[in-house]
Amino acid sequence: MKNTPVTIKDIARSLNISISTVSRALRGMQEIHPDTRRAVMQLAEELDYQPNQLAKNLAKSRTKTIGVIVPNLSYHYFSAMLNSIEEAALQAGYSVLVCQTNESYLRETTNIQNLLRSQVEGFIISLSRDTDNYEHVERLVRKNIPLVLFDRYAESIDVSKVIVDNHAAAFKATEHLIENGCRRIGFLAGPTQLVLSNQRVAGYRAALTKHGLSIGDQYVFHCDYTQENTIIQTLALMSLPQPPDGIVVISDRMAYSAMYALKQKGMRIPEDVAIVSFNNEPVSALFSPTLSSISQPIQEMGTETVRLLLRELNATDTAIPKETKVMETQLIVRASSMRR
Amino acid sequence: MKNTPVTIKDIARSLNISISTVSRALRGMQEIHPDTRRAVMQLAEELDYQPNQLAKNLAKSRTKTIGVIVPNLSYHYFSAMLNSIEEAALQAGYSVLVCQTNESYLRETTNIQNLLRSQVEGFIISLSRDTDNYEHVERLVRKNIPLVLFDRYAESIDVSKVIVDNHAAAFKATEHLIENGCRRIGFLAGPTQLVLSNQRVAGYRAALTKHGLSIGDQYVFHCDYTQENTIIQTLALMSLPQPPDGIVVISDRMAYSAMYALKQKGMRIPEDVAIVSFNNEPVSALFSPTLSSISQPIQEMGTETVRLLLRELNATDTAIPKETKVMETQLIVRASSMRR
DNA sequence: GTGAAAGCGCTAACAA
DNA sequence: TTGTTAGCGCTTTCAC
Repeated sequence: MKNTPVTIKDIARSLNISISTVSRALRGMQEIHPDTRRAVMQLAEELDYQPNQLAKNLAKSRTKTIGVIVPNLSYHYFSAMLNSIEEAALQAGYSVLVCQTNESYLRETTNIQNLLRSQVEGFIISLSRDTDNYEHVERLVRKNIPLVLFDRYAESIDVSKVIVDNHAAAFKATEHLIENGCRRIGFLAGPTQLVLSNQRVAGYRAALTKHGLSIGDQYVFHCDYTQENTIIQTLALMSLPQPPDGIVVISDRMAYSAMYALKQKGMRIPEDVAIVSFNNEPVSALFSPTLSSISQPIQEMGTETVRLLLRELNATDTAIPKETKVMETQLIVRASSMRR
Repeated sequence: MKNTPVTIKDIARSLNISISTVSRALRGMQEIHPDTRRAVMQLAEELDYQPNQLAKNLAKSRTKTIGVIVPNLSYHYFSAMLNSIEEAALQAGYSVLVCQTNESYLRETTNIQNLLRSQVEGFIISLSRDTDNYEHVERLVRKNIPLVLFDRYAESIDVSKVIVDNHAAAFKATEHLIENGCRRIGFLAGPTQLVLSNQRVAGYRAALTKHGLSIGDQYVFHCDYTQENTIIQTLALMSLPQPPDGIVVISDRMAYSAMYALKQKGMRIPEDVAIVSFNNEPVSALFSPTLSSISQPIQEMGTETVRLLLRELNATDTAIPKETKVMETQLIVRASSMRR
């Protein structure tokens, strides 16, 4: 027995008033007679009336909704960002529609399309790993649809974005290893199309150069994000004729795999190999040894991302200049890198 | 410069045909003249026409959307379930609207309300930790709105659900510890209002009883899900006059904290204390020592959950009997519990 | 094969 | 303070 939901028309009919009066009463407009309002409210309550959001949005041509597209919510970083974005959005009276790309370019395009069809008023996107063609997001820009990128962005797209200073962070992490006595430092990077990964590699190189420790490209290994592959790359790195005594890893998740591989090989962390990575996931504080990691100000990043989006959402007709917010990171030093 | 999206009306006007013809052409109906269809399609493509989903849904009084409410997507279990639910739903032509409760009863009720207003056709819910009043979900049942619960359910609600055999799983885990020589086994449980936690405690007790090892309630400690609290409870457990030589922990996440605390105290795992927990998160295979854990068939659970929901969604008028699907779990034995 | 018209549930002028 | 009317963008009879 499918139930037909109650509408304002039902309320109007049984109260013998017009539907606009009901609408007004329900929305708490001033000009309504207290008695009328009371009657409407009471009946609505009794019938457990739920306004039809579709109709409401259609009528107002306004959804107060923003679309959020992330690679995968099972990465702690993204689910944490989602929480902070949702919170900030809610505060501004917006609700959020979330989609995952599962790192697929194709799903990214269909997600954008679906959200567009759902009339979201703006987008917050972190690009998928496989995305190397930006036509779909550039189209949003051209159409003047408010959009903010975070974390996974691309240089060539002219949009507002919230990122961290990846170069500086990697520099800091690498220098930290150097200060702890490491002399041959390796890097476990992400896929080469990830801007973020390349920036971190650059920061790592800069630190090595500064300290006169420059070594060849063979100390940088690129992994996809799987455990298996990370383990393989780690072992490959350690099989170099002169294996590293320190490794910067591009994510905690990958560092867990790397550390597992190292321990399997009987290497001690940090004595034989020191480790620093990125993200500072909660589990990193519990790992053995506890993992030194670059922490990103997730809370603030979410707030900033939403702020930048609201700025475009509320912009008057003229196109406003894009803004890039670069956040500072913090190195959380734990056991995995403390050699002295 | 806010852009006015193109509508079928625009297409109709510039092609000098009626909007119903455009509508039909766009939906690929048979009766349309090939030439007309081609013209419409081409113009739609050119203008990057995106159908307004709100209008579509409103007109058809059908959204083909299901609402999913989970405690928190940053728990691996829930984001994994979401992925598997989404996949199954997509396959059946449904899209998914996700909400998080952050373990709050209040947000659970507002989430339900919002999804109702968004005209979702059915719900998949995993109750929040703080939920101990079920009126809000019972109301859905009364209204005959298709609903399936998974993982976090309540006995008293008469709905279809997908769960694992928690009693059997805990029994299996406990017995495994016993077989590995543990004689005083503790239990780090969740909050007492969690059905799932209580069932696991019961399974644990049953195993102890079977093996003549029954011990008092003082070996069961209840934690909230935070790291701090878990560490405190673990230390409390180990401070008993006769500390346990084995611990069953209700989640991997909590086990990480417990193991951290144990290692801090200088205890060896599994030699001094063996550990088994629940969820088999990917990280558990990398932890030191690797963590023995009860694995749930997440993929299958997602599929089943959607299947049960579709069953209600497609049901003819008569109320169909609720179905409870109890899934089997698997104990993945790793180093944390292998003492022989 | 195509068009006119009504309607999905609601909001928003404009009158009264 | 309330009602009437016209949409929002689309689907769906029902004619032609």
